[in-house]
Amino acid sequence: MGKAPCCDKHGVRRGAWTPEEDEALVEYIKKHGHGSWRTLPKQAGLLRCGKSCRLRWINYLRPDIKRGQFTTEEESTIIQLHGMLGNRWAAIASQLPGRTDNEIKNYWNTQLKKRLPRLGHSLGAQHPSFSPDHGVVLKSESPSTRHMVQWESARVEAEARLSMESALLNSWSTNETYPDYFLQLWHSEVGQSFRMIKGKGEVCQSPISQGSSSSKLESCSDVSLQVKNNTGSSAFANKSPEQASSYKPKLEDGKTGSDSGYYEFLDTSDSALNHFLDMPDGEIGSLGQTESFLNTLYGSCD
DNA sequence: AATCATCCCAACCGCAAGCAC
DNA sequence: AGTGCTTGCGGTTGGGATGAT
Repeated sequence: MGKAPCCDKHGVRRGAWTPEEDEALVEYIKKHGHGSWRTLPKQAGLLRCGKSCRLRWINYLRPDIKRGQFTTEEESTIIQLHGMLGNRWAAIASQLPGRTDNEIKNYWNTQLKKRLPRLGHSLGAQHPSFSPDHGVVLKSESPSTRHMVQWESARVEAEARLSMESALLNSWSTNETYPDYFLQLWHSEVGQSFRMIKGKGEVCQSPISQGSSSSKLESCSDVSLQVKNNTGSSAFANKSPEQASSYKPKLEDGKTGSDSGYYEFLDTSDSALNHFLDMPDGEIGSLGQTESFLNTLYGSCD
């Protein structure tokens, strides 16, 4: 690309990666793991900076990467999470196995954003603070802002726990699940603590925050992946590592992933949103799950 | 067939958080 | 506690692909 190099060193390659570079990077990481990204290029014989190597691996070369068109389930998940989190692509990506933050970000900016002004208009009638660019934009200084921030923070931390709980529920063959992913959160322990905050009108830390060893978002995805791999609820869970690494989703028919355990976690009967995604201009009707989700939040915070 | 316009996505940069010393 | 280094994240850019004229 025509931008200044990300590393000051001369002799560091930039721009598009060659197949040879890809192969060298993959081979090295297969044998040694990535270790320190800073030292990796030299050890792997690559004339790249560590940052570039890391990006290439994470966004393109990782074996569990999922390429191709987004499914309607993935789209609705992105829309819901973006409505909640805004442009926190890494957090959104952590809930979409095999998808990278970069990919989701690109998909949002090139596809969904074009369709969402219509959604924004529709939502705006009832939720004036909704923005396609920033999700739910809260009025600063409002008391609900603090609650929302607190709730969101607790929610992110709860994702790992919910993944675990969901996996356990699945393993117990319990079919009783809430119809909405966020309603699940809402009715979870964290949601309860949030409701208590609202009720008392005072700020307190979520019990999970107090007890968790890390508040980093990535820790959530790490845990999620681990749990899924251990319990069979991920797309790869029933496969050997070799099978998992060569996993190729069926992308042509646009139904990828709907049969995986992960998507059982989501409400696949979200016909309203799915219709929206395929809807021509001017035909947006009800917004189903996303709207009810926002109603849940607003109704509870006001 | 050639040119221009638009779209898509890989890759880059800057910043901030986390960590080690 | 302060400092420097590493890593991860989000915003942005530009080249290639594709479509329109």
